[in-house]
Amino acid sequence: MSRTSTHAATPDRRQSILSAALACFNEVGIEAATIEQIRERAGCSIGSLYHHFRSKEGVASRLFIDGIADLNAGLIVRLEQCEGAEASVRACVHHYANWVESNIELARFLLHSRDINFSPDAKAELKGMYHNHFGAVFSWFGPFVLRGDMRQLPPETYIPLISGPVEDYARLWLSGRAKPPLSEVADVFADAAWASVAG
Amino acid sequence: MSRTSTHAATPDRRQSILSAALACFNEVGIEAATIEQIRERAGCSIGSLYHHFRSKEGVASRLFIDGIADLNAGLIVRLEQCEGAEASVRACVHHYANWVESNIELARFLLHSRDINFSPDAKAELKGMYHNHFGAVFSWFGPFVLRGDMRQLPPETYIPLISGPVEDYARLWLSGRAKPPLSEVADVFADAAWASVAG
DNA sequence: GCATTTTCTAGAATCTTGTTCTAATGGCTA
DNA sequence: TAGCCATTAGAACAAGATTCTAGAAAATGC
Repeated sequence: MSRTSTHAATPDRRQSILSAALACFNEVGIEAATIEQIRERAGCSIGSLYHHFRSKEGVASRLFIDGIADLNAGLIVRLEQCEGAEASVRACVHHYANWVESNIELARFLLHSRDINFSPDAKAELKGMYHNHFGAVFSWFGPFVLRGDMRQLPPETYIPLISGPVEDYARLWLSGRAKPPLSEVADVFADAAWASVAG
Repeated sequence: MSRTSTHAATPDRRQSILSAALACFNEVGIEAATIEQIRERAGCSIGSLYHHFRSKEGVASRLFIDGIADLNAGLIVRLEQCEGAEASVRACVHHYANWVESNIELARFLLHSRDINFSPDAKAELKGMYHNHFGAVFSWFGPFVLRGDMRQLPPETYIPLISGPVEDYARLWLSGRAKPPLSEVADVFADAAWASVAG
């Protein structure tokens, strides 16, 4: 009955590694975070860590991909509750702001770390995700453009116009260089977004 | 007269290391780039590399700081040639677009790598730079706001509103996910920027 | 229930790679 | 020329990521 308790309830182990890694990555950056730190914080062994994830980058990839997936999925849900172009555009901005405020640590990681060395598998997964997501978003907005509710612009410019400012502000806020909470300034960005794409 | 040519003309050595590192960082990321790769590409020894830079992060820091400094300095010069609020706001967008198109590799590095572990010295240098730069920018725009040519908004929102979209688009373009060159879409972003802050 | 197969955990051993150290080398000035 | 300093070289070192082997727990099949 030696309570050495190897085998922490398995599904938890994976999650505890992800949480530990997120904290470590945010504190010192992906590169500077060591496997040993993550291992210690997660309370597991090296072997266990490498059993669940291919590598340190593998942990980072998983955090990144799951984070983006959650952010994206939430947007689609929210868009489907919107009526009309303006409400939809504003929803993009507010969703982004809300999500960042509700997932601060994860947001910090996503916005701070564009430097992950994705494995080919991870790259493919991410590409597929983006493909589906942007497909869904564009088919949502397409009709508004056709109908003239939204201006016709080079397709690649819509996302920067709508999300660019709030995303940029989120980076400032997360790094402590801007004080007003996102919820307080989100309307400014929603106004700007709508003004820039309104028909 | 052994043409082993240790001692490449000294000032060049430093620059060749920076160029080699920039290429390596962009190809595989800061973390994955090895000192050995950089050393080989620069055609120098390990000792020489560490003589000129404190560490691998030191090389990355230098690239980053010098890059930002150049980008910032150019903006100030350009602003001083502008008359009025609208021209100034548009100049911010166009300067950003021009600079990225003229410094593609460096831009890729700056926009891709927010994950450098700056030394305390580098942090201080960067902080000082930002302080001066934003000081200059805000004193340029301040009068326009006072005069009512520009809307009064939470101070931290101006930069995201003006630069956010073009910066976001630059990221897309540099990563190959958007085709139209910056110069072609810069006006869209300049229009949006001005619309969002006009008085 | 029991055998076996699979998943999971552990930690030692290895291998890669960033960094430090010591010894030259070349130019410069006194 | 002698001595000094900046620069270069590459070997030695150390830290840390990854691999490997062995064993424990759960799951599966009978």
